[in-house]
Amino acid sequence: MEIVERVVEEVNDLDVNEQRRILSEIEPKLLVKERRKKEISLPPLPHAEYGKVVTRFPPEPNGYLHIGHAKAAFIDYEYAQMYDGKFILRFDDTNPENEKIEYYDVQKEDLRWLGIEWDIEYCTSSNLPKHYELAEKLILQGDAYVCLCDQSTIRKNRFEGKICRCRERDKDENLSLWKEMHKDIEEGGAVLRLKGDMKSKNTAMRDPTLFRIIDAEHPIQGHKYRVWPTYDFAGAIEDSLSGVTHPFRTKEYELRDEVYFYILDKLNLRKPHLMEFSRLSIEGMPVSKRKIKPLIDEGKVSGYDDFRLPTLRGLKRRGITPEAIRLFVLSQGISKSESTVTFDQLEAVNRKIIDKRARRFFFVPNPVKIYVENAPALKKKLKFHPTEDMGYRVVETSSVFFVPREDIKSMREGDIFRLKDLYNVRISEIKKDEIKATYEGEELLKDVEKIQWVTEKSFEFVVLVGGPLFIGDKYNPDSLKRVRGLVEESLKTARNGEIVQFERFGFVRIEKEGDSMVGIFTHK
RNA sequence: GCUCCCGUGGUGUAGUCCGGCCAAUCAUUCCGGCCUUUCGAGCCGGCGACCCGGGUUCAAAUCCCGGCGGGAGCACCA
Repeated sequence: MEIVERVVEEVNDLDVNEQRRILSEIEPKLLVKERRKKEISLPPLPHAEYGKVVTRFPPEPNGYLHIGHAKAAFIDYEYAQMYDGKFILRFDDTNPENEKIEYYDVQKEDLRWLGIEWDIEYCTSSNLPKHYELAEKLILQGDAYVCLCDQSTIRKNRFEGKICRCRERDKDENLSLWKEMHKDIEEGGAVLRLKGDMKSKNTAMRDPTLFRIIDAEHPIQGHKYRVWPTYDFAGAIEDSLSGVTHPFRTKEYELRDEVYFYILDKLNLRKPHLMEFSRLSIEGMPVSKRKIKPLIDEGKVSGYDDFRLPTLRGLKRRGITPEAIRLFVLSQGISKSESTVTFDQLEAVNRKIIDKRARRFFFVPNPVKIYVENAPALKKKLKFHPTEDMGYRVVETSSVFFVPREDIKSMREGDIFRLKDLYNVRISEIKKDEIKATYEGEELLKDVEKIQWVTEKSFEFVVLVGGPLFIGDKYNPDSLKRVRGLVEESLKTARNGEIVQFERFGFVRIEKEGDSMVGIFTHK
């Protein structure tokens, strides 16, 4: 044991490159392996044949996509890639009351931002004639019937497992009623139901509704149709007909599997390999419209792109990259066990990605003035990135600087610290609003704090810092904080949307509008 | 209430179908160290888990039974 410890210590004392070099001499295989393991991968798909896998992502165009959608979309997309198959984007727009024309495009934009591409795109609403045809087939086979009961009766009967009279009607009557549904029967007056099993333990099988009447104008179809398929019917039919081999859905649909296969069975249609995975939830970040909508209405968040929200637009504004979302979401896998992930897991992934790309700047929150006696006037080149080649800016220094009050707090007269990348100073006098210091040379000293600074050529800057919107179930009124400070002039070169790092402060995404500029805190 | 699903370290996950190679994977957090002109990144190391109880078996995270805990569904919404 002691020997092991001693050896470990010895190895640790070596330079990393040295370690690597020696390892490559002893056992080069180890170095290769290390790299391969980094690639994340989904478990193999059952019943999958290379080149023949077809997946689909079926959003309803009724809102903005969020991280939960991203999980589904990435799983679908990734599997199609993995097996060199096809990936379909299908808009499940079968409820004209909910769909809005703008969301078709908005959702596509969001998917493209994620880096997802699809082979085929279509809307379920464009296939209604086919749906009607299959519905008639079911009616003629005696597997579906028109129910004239009102909604609450249906509900009650279903709960109690009771059959209603409508179920006994014969085919021809059903067929003519079905035709009537398209014409004169008023909304809510009739539905087409599957003849399932009213005594089934699975309540989803108790004659689920297949079609209902909705007169609202459809964003694409207008008033062309008024009989609309429900999710149970449309989902199953579309998956089968469009050739999807491996459809995924979230766990809450699990009870509906039986209905899904039953419908396809009665219609003699191919049955895909349906799979479910758990929903993704992030602590303190509501994903449902039910929770977000009121926040927007009450002005507690700015909109669906508020950076405290896990919508894709919100995450984008915050500075979370699509690559990070992909890695994060895939790391969750297709497990069925429910979990609430903390945001820092996403942060960790994101940090590694943006660290390599973010230009570094000095931002001084809550600044305090510092006057350095006999300070040399310098024109200092400061690199934008410690290791990557991103160029540099030149800063002219005199004897006036600003540093974070927070850092000075713990210091006393006589203490020495380094203006990072510049030179050392020694505090000679601490006054309320100003600190006097003396120049102490450029030599890099061990164990001396390195603090970021700005000169008088800096400007005021605000960083918006977002916290959790909910703590437990309770709304958190302090989810938005503003940090004011001074930032070096060269930040003006930042592009709108650029993610930078304010050294020792954190990553910040820059938003520019005209002459004004704010920062949105990404994470540490 | 009924039905279904889930239960692996602080967190998230792999493994569970087809029991042994699992004294259990990877990531993250935390702790220690190395490196570094950032409290960032990188590198090395460490702590830490199979919900409980029975059973089957030479052998169980994995199969069976019974508890307990969590989630979901019981819509003319998807």
